[in-house]
Amino acid sequence: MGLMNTQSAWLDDDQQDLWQALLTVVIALPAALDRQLQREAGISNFEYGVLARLSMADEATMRLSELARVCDSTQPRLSKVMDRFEARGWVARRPDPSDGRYTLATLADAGRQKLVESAPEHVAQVKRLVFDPLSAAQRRHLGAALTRIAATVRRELEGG
Amino acid sequence: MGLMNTQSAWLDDDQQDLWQALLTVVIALPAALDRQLQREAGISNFEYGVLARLSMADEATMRLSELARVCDSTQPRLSKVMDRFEARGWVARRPDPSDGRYTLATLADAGRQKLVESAPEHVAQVKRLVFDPLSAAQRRHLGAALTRIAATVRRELEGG
DNA sequence: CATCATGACTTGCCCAGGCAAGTGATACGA
DNA sequence: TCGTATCACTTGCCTGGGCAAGTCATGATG
Repeated sequence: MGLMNTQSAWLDDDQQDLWQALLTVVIALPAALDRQLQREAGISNFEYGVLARLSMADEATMRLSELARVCDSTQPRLSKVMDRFEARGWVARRPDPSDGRYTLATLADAGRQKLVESAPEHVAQVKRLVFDPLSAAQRRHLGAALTRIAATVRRELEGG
Repeated sequence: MGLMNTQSAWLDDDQQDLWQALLTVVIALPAALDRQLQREAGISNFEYGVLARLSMADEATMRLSELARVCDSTQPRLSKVMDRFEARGWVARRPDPSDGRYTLATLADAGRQKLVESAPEHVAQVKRLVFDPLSAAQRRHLGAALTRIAATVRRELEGG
């Protein structure tokens, strides 16, 4: 354990600290966001993200495969989310006229309303948990580092 | 939307970018780690963390409530993980002699062996996805920022 | 000492999500 | 033109985890 080369099988102390903090964030942050959104709006953090992404798209419409990609979702997961959303009248699905293999999803008015009414508390929570504890410089550094990691992880999931 | 004060209900562009990168990391990073560990070792990232934490404790023994806390786990979740681990002979549970309300968990040899044999590939994956993309300075900045966020999120979950 | 409150842990019920197999649509090759 | 490969998406089966209720041990209170 102490006799390994620089590509050791273990993490050194600084790396351990970073890794532990990152584990806490990836485990506990979604849990905290889910609890708040579930309580206030009856949806999960992931579902909120799907609504938000759709709302930003042109005509509030996207192909499911593209929506899955930007939400870091598998296709079955998104498919089931859309089942729930469609049942509540929040989105509509229809075949893509230009290629029948694709399916277009459009955010309905009820869906946009749900998003708008749950946004304030959710955004406040995000600010409280993520932005408020940091200085402006720390935010910049964090953004830069996370962007690099996010790109690496995305490649990993798409390639594997 | 454009006429709100500094405590706006929305995120500005820089915040959006950071937030999106963080979302990708909290969603896709656990997924990537889970896939690799599941394939190579048949355990989840969370289960690996439980084994690792226990192995670091004095006598490889901890109270369940304390273990749950450091693993950012609820008690039912950890309880079920321990059911699975005990069935495989990886841990043993027994009442705390000094207070029968607590339960002590001890990592068994088979559990330590499982940890040791799955560690190298897992650690390599962590390095590849998290550390390799960053410069030394970025790692320090990231560690500092994540530590602050982790502390805030921990307080949130314990207090709520 | 009986009762009641508290705190640690477990159990049961329910639902979300992963994976693998199935369906339908389009492109491609013989 | 007729399979055949390739996508995009959906469905079924199974497991993990959240929540709320239940159990058990301890401590406090009359």
